[in-house]
Amino acid sequence: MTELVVKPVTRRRREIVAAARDLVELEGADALTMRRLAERLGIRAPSLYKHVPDKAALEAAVIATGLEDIAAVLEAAVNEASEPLVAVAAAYRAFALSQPHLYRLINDRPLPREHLPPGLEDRAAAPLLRAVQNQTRARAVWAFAHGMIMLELAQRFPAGADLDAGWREGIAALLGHARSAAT
Amino acid sequence: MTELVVKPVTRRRREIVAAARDLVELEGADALTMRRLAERLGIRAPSLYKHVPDKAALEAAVIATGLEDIAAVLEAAVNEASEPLVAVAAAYRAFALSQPHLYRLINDRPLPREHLPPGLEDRAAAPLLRAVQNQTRARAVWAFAHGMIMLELAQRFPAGADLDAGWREGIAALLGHARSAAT
DNA sequence: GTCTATAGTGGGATAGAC
DNA sequence: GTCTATCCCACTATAGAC
Repeated sequence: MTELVVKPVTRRRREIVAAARDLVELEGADALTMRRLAERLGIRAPSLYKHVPDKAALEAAVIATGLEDIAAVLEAAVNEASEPLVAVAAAYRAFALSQPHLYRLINDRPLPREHLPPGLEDRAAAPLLRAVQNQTRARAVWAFAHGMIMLELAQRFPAGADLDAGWREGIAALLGHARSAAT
Repeated sequence: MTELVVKPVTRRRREIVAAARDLVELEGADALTMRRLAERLGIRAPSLYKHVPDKAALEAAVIATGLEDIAAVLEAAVNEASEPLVAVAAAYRAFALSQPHLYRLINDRPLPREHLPPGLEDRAAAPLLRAVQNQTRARAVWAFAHGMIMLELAQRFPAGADLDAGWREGIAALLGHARSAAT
């Protein structure tokens, strides 16, 4: 009569996923191995398989928690600003730079969509869409932000580059274009 | 009396680097291992070490050839267009999508700058800078293009998304902003 | 310039005992 | 829920013979 037969999300499982996320953020996605994770939890790697079916499911669970946080952060930003686009962009940038390894894990490979809570991807995308009122524009803004973040994280900009100026330039351009398109 | 003592770039070495680049492009950067590369060349992995000091040098050599090609492609584009920015963006996009794994290898981690020919990084960046006449704007455009490319390669856009429209939107915005700033 | 042999490291995952 | 023992895999790199 248990309700969840296939995937009982127990407290222990949540602890494991939280530790996995910590590991990713502290040492990068490559450091997330069953052995290293077990070590962090003070157990042996094979024990993890009593709680998680395999490594892919573990990664998907970590990604889901990250997407939830992104959605929450952007929802808060879009609701408290006279310039929603500027606020959403700033919040997105702040999240990515505060948890860069998690950001990369989420965004630089295909999402494990079949293992994600339904609607979560859309929830994370909604605030920006609301800020710019247009899907195509939302995608252009997302691409600009993602590009700035990834190039900064990959240290592809020259050493002294003024990245704040780059952000202002891009957001101003996309905002200005939105304004003129609306008239 | 040989001129190059440390790094004799022999014909055999060039063949190896070319095979490495093929391997990257066919199966991704992770597939570039000494064993797989040797297999492709019909030899054994340890033999490679007679021609290349280690794997890092091999990767750097592959990256250098890719950067040369990017520079060449963008130089050609900027010289043959009435709208240099549009032409450079299109050429950059085309290069990335035609060799996606090489593009990622070059752009999603720090460049091995100490193993690259001097000036090569700048040469690859020059055409875009020439097209927009301003470093900050050039970086914003680069970020937009890089973001569009990386999100497409990572399959992060929704299935039916009109990416051409996204490109037009972003480039038009950044171009328009450049025009109004110039007046 | 290529080979064999090998060292050393690290990974995912399973079986079966407790 | 955790353990030990284990399998099988793959990787970079070196030594030394030919």
